[in-house]
Amino acid sequence: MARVAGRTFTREEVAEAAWRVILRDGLHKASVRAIAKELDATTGVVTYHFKDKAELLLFALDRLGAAIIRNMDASLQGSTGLDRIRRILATTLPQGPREISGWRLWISFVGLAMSNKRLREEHQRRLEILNDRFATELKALQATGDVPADIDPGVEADTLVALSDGIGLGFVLRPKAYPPDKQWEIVEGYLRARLGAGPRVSGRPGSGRGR
Amino acid sequence: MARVAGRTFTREEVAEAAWRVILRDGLHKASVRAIAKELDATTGVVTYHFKDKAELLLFALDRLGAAIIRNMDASLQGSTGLDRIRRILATTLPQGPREISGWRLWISFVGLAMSNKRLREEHQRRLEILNDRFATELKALQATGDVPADIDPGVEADTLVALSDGIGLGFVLRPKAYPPDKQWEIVEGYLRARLGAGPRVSGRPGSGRGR
DNA sequence: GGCTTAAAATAACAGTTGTTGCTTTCTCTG
DNA sequence: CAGAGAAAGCAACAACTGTTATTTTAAGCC
Repeated sequence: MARVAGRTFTREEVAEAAWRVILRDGLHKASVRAIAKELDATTGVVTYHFKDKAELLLFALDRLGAAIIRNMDASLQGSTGLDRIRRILATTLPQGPREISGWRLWISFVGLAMSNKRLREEHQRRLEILNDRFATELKALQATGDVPADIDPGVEADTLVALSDGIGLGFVLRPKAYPPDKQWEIVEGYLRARLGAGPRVSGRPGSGRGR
Repeated sequence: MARVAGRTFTREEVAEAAWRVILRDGLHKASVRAIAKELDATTGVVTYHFKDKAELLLFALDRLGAAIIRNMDASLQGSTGLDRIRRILATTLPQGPREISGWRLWISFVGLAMSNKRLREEHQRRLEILNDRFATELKALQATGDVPADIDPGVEADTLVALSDGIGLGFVLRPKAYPPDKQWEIVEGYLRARLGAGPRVSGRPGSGRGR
């Protein structure tokens, strides 16, 4: 399995090449040829691994979502209480370069997802998972009394999702308006007012990240 | 000024035709020919009114933003106090068909805006205006004592923008997850906890809309 | 060393895209 | 009624798109 003067590629590598093209030139410039060129190869690489361009894009989005979920779960290890919610937010908010690229890619796909059922379902899945995580954590916090019992975990989870998605969208369009510390200010303000959260115990979460 | 068996068109009409095509088939399918066909005309209509396709898209986005701002300001007339903020949110959140279409269009453009400076600036302007409106209202409410003096209007305005943008983005992807009443539940929950807002005086705002 | 086969290169296709230049049609004006 | 100008039709272009079919390359195995 090989090639004349190059190497062989996996589906993941093709998808990551697609990511780079999208980040650099935009989704509308991410043609099959452009992606192949990014790998220093020809279109044969793409057509061999994917039956469609649609399949390639779906796979690329799927891997992106999987990576996000993976990072989120990894960051949760070893933290307890309200800090767990802060950790989730730390991987969701556009803070480090990885999260920023993730947001850029994610937003790039949203437009297409509106007229593509499969892509939209992929987007929906990520939102549902995020919502589930928040709701689960909130219920656990209510059980231990760290969060008022009279709040609705469902509504509160929707709020947290909306808040972080709004910050992510805002950051993509106006990076200067949402620097990391302001992102935390917004989020902490909410946690304090709504969930009666005290000040953060340790430093800003997300410093010890997985991967 | 005319044509053989049809009529003549304005720039606005061309832009609105572009909106319809984007809403129906997606931005990537909104070719010059498709837009002309939507008007039951030929490409000559488009090329006459716009030097570029880029200029057409920019104009279409500009008009969309202008319409949103116009609706927002119109809805503010005659309301006072915290209800003014609720009114702004009522035109911002995806509740009626007009707001929903606005959000779909807006999100459709975001992906392109990431690799197009002019489009991005247009997006930024809308976000800045919205932020300014919120901040202005909050400061006024602080002056009258309707809102605690120790909150930061800037941060709070950013929060409100993020919250409504997050709901808008979430709605576009998962309409079922964000029905109008849940949108209000989220927003009211925030207003109550953070701004010490009492229950709404009248019914759901936004019923008496302009236009 | 020949055979098989995975992996990629290559070439060609039909369709679509934005753009340009030219022509036609109509309305207004004198 | 003639001419000017506005508005749109129309045709053609080169570039680019996704897709398919075919060919070449190299590795693994007996």
